Amino acid sequence: MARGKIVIRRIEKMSSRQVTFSKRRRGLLKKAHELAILCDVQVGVIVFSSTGRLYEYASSTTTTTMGMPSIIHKYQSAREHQQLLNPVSQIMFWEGEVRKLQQEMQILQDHQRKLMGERLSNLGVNDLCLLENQLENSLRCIREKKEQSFANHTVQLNEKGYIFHQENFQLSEEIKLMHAQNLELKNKLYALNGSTKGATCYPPSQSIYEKY
Amino acid sequence: MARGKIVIRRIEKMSSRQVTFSKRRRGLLKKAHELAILCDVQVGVIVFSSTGRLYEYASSTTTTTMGMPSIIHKYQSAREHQQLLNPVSQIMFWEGEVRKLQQEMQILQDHQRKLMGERLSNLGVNDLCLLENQLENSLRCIREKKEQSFANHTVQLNEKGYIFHQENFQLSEEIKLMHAQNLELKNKLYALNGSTKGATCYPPSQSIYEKY
DNA sequence: ACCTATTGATAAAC
DNA sequence: TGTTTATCAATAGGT
Repeated sequence: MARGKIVIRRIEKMSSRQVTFSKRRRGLLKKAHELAILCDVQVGVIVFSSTGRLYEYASSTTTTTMGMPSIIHKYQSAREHQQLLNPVSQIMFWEGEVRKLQQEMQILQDHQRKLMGERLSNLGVNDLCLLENQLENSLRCIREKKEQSFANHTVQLNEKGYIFHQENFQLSEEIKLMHAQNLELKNKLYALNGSTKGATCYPPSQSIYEKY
Repeated sequence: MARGKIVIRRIEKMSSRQVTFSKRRRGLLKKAHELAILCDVQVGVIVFSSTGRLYEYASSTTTTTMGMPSIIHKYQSAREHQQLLNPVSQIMFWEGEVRKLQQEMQILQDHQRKLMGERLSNLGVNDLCLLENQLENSLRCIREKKEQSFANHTVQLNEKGYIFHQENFQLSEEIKLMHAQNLELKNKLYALNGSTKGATCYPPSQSIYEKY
């Protein structure tokens, strides 16, 4: 309503949505109050933020917080009353509900098809551009998410690799040590047995590195 | 908000109140809808006109009318949840309610006193004028009502009087008739008894008229 | 949170 | 109730 008009559509940018929510919520509750006072009527407003926080306004003769329960009670009895009379109109009501849902489903299905690149005939250039932007936006979000996930995974792998590397180092040190001991023992044996064969220095096994 | 600002106070003139109600109700429901869409939140609005008519808006993922029940349910569970925790805060809550009611009563009492012409010191000329207008208005209403009532009463009295008058007429006719018969009988008796006295014509009793 | 250009809501009159 | 119009109020976008 200011600095350029806006279309009534879900605000994509989280922070803007938050700000707008704060401003318009206040506005709504204020207007509810004004209506209640000016016209001397009962008004109840309930708002749940996306995080589940509750904001409310309830007009009342008194300032007491009993206002909302009383309004809700009145609402419910009014609805009951409405439902109780005339079974024919009840049937028509539910038929109407079904029809609305069917229409909504139709629209959803159409949109989904378009998002999947099907049935693109009878679309103007403008619609196609919007669709394109939507898809690019989606792609961007998905890629961000993917890269994030990939990065996390990489970090985990690096950590694992580092741990393995350290283990390997320790193991190979042990092997070297054992090999040295082995060599020493063989030399002692050789000295005791007076064999003509000299001790051979075997390099430590590399098989442990192949696991990774 | 247009053609001159207004103060947020009960609009006295019935027709203006009606018009404003119609306009602002629309505005409120529209704003509720915009808030729900723009910020992707749940919004419920209930309005009862002074004649008890129900107007509502309930945001919903779908267009279905199940929106309001679901919002009310969510509201009630939120309130329950809030009430269940911490008995101390419950006590403070009720203390607050009592305090609010007391304050409100104080204000009401003050206003009532002023309406009854008491404690008029510390009132400015403006306040006094407002009070005067209020009282003149009240007087006018009361007088209208009184005259109406008086007129009704008069009509009823006239009707009753008319009926009584008719009854009286019939009764007096009967009495005349009886008197004539009486006279006739007396004359016959006189003739039979050969008395010297002549028959006297007694006028009909007027006592019946004194009842009214 | 504050500012302000701009849109939106609406009081009054018909 | 609907339309018009002059004004006031709400608020989008920017800081």
